[in-house]
Amino acid sequence: MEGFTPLRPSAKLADEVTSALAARIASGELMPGDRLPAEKELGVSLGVSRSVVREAISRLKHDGLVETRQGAGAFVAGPQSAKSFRLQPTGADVAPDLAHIFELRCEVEAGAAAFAAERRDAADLVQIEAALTAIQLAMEAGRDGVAEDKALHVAIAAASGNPAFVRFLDFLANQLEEAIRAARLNSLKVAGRPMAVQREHRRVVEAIQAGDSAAARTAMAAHIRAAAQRLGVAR
Amino acid sequence: MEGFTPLRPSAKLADEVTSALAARIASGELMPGDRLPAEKELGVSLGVSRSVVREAISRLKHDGLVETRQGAGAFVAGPQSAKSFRLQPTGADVAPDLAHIFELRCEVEAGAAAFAAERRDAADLVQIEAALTAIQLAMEAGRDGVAEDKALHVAIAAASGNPAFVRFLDFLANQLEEAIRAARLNSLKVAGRPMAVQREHRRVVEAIQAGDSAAARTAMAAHIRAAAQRLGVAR
DNA sequence: CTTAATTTGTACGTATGTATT
DNA sequence: CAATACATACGTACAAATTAA
Repeated sequence: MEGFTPLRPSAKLADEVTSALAARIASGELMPGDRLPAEKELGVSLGVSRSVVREAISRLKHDGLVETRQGAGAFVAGPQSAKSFRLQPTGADVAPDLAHIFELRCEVEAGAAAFAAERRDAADLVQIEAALTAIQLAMEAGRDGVAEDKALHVAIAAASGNPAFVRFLDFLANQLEEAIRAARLNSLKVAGRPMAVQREHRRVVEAIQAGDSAAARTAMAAHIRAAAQRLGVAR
Repeated sequence: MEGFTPLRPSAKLADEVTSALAARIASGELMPGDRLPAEKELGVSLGVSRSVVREAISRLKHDGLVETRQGAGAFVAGPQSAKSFRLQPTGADVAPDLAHIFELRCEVEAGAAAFAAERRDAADLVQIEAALTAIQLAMEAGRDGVAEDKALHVAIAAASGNPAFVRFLDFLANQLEEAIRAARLNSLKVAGRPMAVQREHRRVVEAIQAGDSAAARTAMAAHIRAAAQRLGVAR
């Protein structure tokens, strides 16, 4: 018989429509400048109400993928007007490659450490030192210390004096955790060799304390690469 | 006289509501786990219909800022569930600092060049060389060559073998152009000293051709920093 | 220039499934 | 179990803007 695909109840209709439209744009089926079908028309062709279509288009508009003009219609926007960055684009079905994310993170994290070595002030150094000892205490207490590890990286990024580093690294770290969970890897960042991890941390912090930008960069890059290898996602 | 703000007709209601809610979340007025007012309630308190509120919440949900449970309500999500990265967060009113964006771009672009030097294949080298000569031709023809310049950077990023670099650098470049336009700077990237720019390009390309990862990194970093200085947005 | 048709923007009403009390 | 609150979804209606006749 078949004949019905009443839409998985778990996935909301607006999500489905958003993905469908985004996929059509990403695939090139809809080119920049093209007009989308009218909301009413999209509704009947997809079998959903106009409200659902409006929510989906509203999301795409917010991401800069489409632009709407009242009375005229909705148009595919050029790639230069994207307002948000996603590691997994909306319409995509494949998960992003963990190794690729790690490489991106490695560059940014190393850069943040280098800037931190140049610009850190007394308050930054206090924060960094405190985070380092917090990891030590967590390890000695038998806990995994992932929260403390995260705090150290945040403190270093903050010492760079560039909030864009802080926000982007936070975003990347969260996406990484999500992807690691999805891949069912051992999520404990410091699992296996907590001593080695802490040694890497100390090298980074010492370089920042010494104001050695180049050393901070290489030490942090080595740390991130080692983390990727511990997870088995290195190149 | 002033006295009236009957909603700017240019700004759509859904945009306003989205910004208002995002600002409340960013400011900490709404903490993770907090429940948002009911849609109906938000509608009356903001003076808009429930459809508008739904569109706004739908956007925030898509960005991972809130999560909704049917029958329960809409809740502020933790910062770890963000699904998109924006240089200018939704509720923010201040434009991001150009120097900060340039620093972030510098790190990623330099990293992409370094990976390109390690991994480029024959096809990549052809693309890169073609882009370099295209810039030369554009300059000799008296055109600004910004499109050709962009193509070179895309080719280098693609040669890195990491699509995350390509997509993020594309995002950053577009955001940078947008911010430069908004700041009313001279948007011509190669304005002033096209010869110097091309010399910088050639150094990067030669390092990639030679497979010298470290040289490609430093050359690209110098190029981006010089570009920032030409715009007068360096530190 | 005026008129009419189309389309988005906004508002409101209703029904249903779900969660909480 | 029952009642209430809420998100989800659909439908209708009108205003505002655009476009074409």
